[in-house]
Amino acid sequence: MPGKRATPEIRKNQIIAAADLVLLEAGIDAFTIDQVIAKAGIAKGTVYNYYKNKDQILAELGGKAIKLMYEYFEEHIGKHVHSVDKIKALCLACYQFNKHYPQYFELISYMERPEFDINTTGYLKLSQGLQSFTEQLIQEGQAKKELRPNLDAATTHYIIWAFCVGVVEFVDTKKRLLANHHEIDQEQMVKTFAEILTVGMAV
Amino acid sequence: MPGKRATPEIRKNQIIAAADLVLLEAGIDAFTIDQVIAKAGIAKGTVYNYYKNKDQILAELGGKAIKLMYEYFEEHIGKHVHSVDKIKALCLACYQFNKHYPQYFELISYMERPEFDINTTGYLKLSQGLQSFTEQLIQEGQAKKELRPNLDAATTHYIIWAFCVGVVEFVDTKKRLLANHHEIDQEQMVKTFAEILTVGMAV
Amino acid sequence: MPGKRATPEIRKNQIIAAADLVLLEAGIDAFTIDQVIAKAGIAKGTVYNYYKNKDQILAELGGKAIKLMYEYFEEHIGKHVHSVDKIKALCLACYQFNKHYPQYFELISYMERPEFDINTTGYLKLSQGLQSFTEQLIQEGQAKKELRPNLDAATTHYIIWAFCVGVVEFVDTKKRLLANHHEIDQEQMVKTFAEILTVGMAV
Amino acid sequence: MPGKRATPEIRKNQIIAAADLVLLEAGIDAFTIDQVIAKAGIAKGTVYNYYKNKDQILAELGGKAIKLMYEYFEEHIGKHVHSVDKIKALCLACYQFNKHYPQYFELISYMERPEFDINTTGYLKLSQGLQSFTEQLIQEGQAKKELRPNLDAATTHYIIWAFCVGVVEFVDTKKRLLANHHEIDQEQMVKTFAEILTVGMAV
DNA sequence: TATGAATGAGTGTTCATTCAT
DNA sequence: AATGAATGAACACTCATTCAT
Repeated sequence: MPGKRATPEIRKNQIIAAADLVLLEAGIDAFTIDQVIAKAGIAKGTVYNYYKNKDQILAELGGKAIKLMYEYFEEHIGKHVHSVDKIKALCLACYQFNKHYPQYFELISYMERPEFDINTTGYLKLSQGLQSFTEQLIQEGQAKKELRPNLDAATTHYIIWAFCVGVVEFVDTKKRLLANHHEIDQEQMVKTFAEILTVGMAV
Repeated sequence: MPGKRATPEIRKNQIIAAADLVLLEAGIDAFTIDQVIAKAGIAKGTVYNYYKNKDQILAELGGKAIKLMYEYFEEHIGKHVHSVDKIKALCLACYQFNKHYPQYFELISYMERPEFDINTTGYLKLSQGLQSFTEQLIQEGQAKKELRPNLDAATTHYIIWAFCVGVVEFVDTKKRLLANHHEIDQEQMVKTFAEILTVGMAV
Repeated sequence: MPGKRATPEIRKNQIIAAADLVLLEAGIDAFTIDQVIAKAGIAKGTVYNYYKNKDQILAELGGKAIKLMYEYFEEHIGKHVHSVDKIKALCLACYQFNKHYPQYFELISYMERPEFDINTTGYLKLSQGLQSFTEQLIQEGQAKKELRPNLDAATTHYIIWAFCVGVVEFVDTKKRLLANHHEIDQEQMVKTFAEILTVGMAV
Repeated sequence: MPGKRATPEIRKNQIIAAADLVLLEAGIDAFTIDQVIAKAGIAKGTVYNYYKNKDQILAELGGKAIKLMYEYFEEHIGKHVHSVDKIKALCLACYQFNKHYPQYFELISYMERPEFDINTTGYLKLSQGLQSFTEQLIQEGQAKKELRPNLDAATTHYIIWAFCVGVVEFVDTKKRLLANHHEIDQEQMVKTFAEILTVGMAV
């Protein structure tokens, strides 16, 4: 008994929305199509009418995540003028994004396994775009003599990312394990880090 | 043909030793009880006489991992005298441990899962011990006037950890993705970070 | 956007033509309705307006296959005068048809299945027609005193068919299996068989 | 709830017996593990405790089939002395085997697809042994001057097989399709064929 | 009449867990 | 205490068929 009709656009949104929830609740390793259809209230076959396979769904989710991240960054960093402020804002934005969408990072790791079937051309471009974004930030800062010229843009980019990702991954772990954990103000931690970092990077 | 008798202690060690090898060789995602019993040369039922379920085995393994990490740190940091050097050594040790035993870090991530069933008190104690280790390091440094007194020990502990964890997780990820990726010297990056960090922390 | 109107006859032809191509390209095991509609450029529902199910399409295709076979035979055998030559030509034609259109033979095997749903009377009629063709050949030969009178026409018909079908099925099978297989000239084999057969059948 | 215990031997027999029935009733293309477990009354996992995958079950079935065939042949041909009688007996035995176990031939075809996963060393040997059996028969006949010396042993082997296989495949098809089919005495047909064949092969 | 989105029973395979022996 | 055969819920993916539009 075929169900109700819906425009392709709506159905795809419905599937992605369900998939997003599943990713959020279960994480990438426990992400299953069965959970997606349960959440969406549709049949299994329907999913495969819109997406070739599980990886395509995840790729779309990943694409949305990266796009969102990009916009998030532009919005938070754009309003600052001085490079040091921009880098501080970047640290905070990076942290906050990972904080709000923790599973997206796992997703990106998952998508980057060599066996992952990416056909979505958009994804790779966005991923590279994101890297360029940070690197340009640093190079502009060096051009404007606001940042030390001997800093490697790529290395700095990775330091920032690595730290922000690590904060989310690691501190969350601790939070759950240690019941008597004296609450840590993560945001304050990121700001402290950004402070230390920019002190070291400024001219 | 019933297997040899052994004290519970010996049996448990036997199981854990086998599980450790399996984790090392297969990684957390491919870790199965079948592989453990094959390595240990015992029957499946025997495993379940000593451990309630797979998670309990992994939790014990996680405990051993943390203990190992602890020893690793003591060995690498103990030989330094000045707090700044100790912190630099801590950064490097943290990075290297995660680099050498990536499976242990995967394991800890796996144990993070909300549905993971931890009853092992041992794990939590060790985890706290590890935290104390770093915090004492910092407090001693502050007592010896080698580190700035206004730094919060816990925050600093997390900054170091978060960064080192992040390096392993994040940079590895990127490395696989970007074909035109200009090779990054991770160790150099960690050293750069440690430099910046300690500059900001020293008196 | 509803498709163009067309007489049922035209629609059916359109579907069958597409199905024929699919069978040719994909073989019976990979034959799907989805491929048929892709080739025909019509909607799935339309197919089911003209054919009750997949089997009905295949049955009609089977009918066409048999008709084609019939024509193939007439063309190859008609030009011969002596019954012995006609029978030799029949053997070769039978072999060659199966060799050139293996999918049609697969199709007939598929239609054999007890669960196969045949309602098409056409198929059966053609199948009988084909049998009559061979039998008349033999009876004519007997009337012209070119073939032994005590041969049963039906039996001979089946001997010829059984052999030719067997050659295709069996030898192909073996060819793939045995690496050290000394190459067999199938066509020569059929000719040898035809020779032996007609020696035994001639007056 | 784990079921009753049984010796491995018994369980394997149970699975193979069920698989044999499924093959007989459904044919190779419709052969599924689900049907096997339904017939055997066991759980799916149990099957995979005894066989690595579906192909291994089919390989065992195929191995049994070939062994059976071999024994069947030796039994029926061994008692004859003259080569002509041996070949006649071979034709009949070949026919009768395929008649009794029609699905075994489909199975062998299936096993010989290149993607089939054969580890059973026994199978290939038996398959080759079967071929040698026929060829030796012919060569002995030639040595004893009972058969024409210019016949190629391999070709003759294939002619016999091809015919017998074809009889089963083709005539069965017809039987099911033609309701008003005038009953054909297949056995008589095979004997007629054997007669014609040996006339042509004898000195 | 034509459509094509929706369906869901199936397919082979895995593996943590149970429990009779 | 030790065993290991048995279990069955999951898993990703397919495709013939249906039926509201």
